[in-house]
Amino acid sequence: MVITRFAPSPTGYLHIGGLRTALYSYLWAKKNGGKFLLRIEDTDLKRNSKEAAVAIENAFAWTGLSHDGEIIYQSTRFDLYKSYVKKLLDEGKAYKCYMSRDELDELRASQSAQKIRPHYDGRYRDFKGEPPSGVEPVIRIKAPLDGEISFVDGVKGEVHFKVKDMLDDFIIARSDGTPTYNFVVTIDDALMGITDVIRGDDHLSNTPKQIVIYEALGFDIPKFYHVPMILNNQGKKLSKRDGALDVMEYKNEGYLPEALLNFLVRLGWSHKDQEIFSLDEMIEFFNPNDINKSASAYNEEKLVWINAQYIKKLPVDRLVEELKFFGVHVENFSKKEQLIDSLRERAKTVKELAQMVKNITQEPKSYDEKAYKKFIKGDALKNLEAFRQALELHGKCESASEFEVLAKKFLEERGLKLKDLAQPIRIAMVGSAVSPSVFEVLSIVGYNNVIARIEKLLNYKGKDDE
RNA sequence: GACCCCAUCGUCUAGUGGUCCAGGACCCCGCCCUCUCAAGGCGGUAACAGGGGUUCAAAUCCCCUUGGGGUCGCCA
Repeated sequence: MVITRFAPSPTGYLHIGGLRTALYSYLWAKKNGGKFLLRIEDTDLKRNSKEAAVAIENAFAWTGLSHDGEIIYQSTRFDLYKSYVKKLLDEGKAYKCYMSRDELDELRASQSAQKIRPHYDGRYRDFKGEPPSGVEPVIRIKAPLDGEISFVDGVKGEVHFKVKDMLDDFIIARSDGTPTYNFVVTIDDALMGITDVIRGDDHLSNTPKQIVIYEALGFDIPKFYHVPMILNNQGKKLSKRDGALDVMEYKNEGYLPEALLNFLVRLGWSHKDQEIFSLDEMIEFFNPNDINKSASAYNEEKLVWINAQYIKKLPVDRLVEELKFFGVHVENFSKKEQLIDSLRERAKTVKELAQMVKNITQEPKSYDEKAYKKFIKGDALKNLEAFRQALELHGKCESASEFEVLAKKFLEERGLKLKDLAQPIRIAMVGSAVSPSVFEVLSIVGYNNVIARIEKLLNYKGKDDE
């Protein structure tokens, strides 16, 4: 059984980097018929907030990556962690250290001055005397004094750390009694039965510390996969300037969750030349051993392209559903299929699609000035008027092809080209020179509205109206 | 500074010693299609960081250099 987890700390929103490691963890669990668990790492009472935890859970829900079982909140498990601190204390594997913060700072400063790695010097490790009064001790774990800690990372391969330059007797419980990160992570991963830890490689150097804890507590050590960071196009750490960091911003910008996931899965992982993956395909092909060792750069253009691919393929009803978020309701619109299908080819985001839908379903409030100037001149209005009459004479048209037959006949009789009529009609229908095929638009707008919109344009007094 | 990780087109990547004067995708450019804008089709520009080895043969293995990144908290 493979059990993976995603364990964000609620200091803000869900970050896309976090989403990617969550996705990898999810895929690996599902591929193996295992479980994917969610744990909120809120041990730092000062910095964590309930709102942030909720925001993360909401963002997570939006992506559709469902977790198994209940969410575990570390803040509710302090007693548990304390019992393990006590266990190590009782077994002599951890000890109280009465060094004050000032003393620690001083030690670190002098070590830095000597150009050696700042580290705790173990002065209370074997302390037997009377503790200084007025100092609440921290609890430190007895780390190995020498040798090497190594493990096989599923992404990086064999990784070795020399105890001398990596470890010291690090703190597992603060002077206020609360446990520290590495300690609770280890305990929870062990108790939750996590078999495969997939996380960002900024945690690589935490791993030897956690191994020390696993061993002190007699827990099995899981497999580790440290996935490289996501950088910006300049190869620097991703920041707000480079695009959205908050997963929910992608929703606001009109990205589909499956497109975001597809984009993220390809950042650092690939399967042959395939670019588009359904969730099922990801599950089928994904293996964390295939994750690239090197960092990859965030590339918004590719995301946009992937999103557009999804918009082209998604069922109409699904898009109709997504449009609601942008205040566009076409669920009862009789020609919604035709509407969506004619627009989806040109929309890169749901947000854009929403705007395009509005442009067609609502009568134009104004006319694009440039387009008006360029195309509403010469005989344009005269032709429009004549076309309106032809429409009225012909009577109701329904489909795009009916409109087309009518228009072609109209043009032929007058020796006009489609070009002469198409743009003015477009402007009358949507207010600009850009839209799907005019016949599609006419059909979608509907006979009565078509006439009304033509009349509206005919009555419009443009700035350069003659 | 110490330690660790990394290095193929601008970007995401394929490539696990010969099939690679390096393949796909995004972007960009050109052409086609065309009632506009897209989409689509076709084509094009563009990379093995540098230097040493090993080998009959290296993008692929080893070493060094350079360049990037990460970590060194009573944060997570």
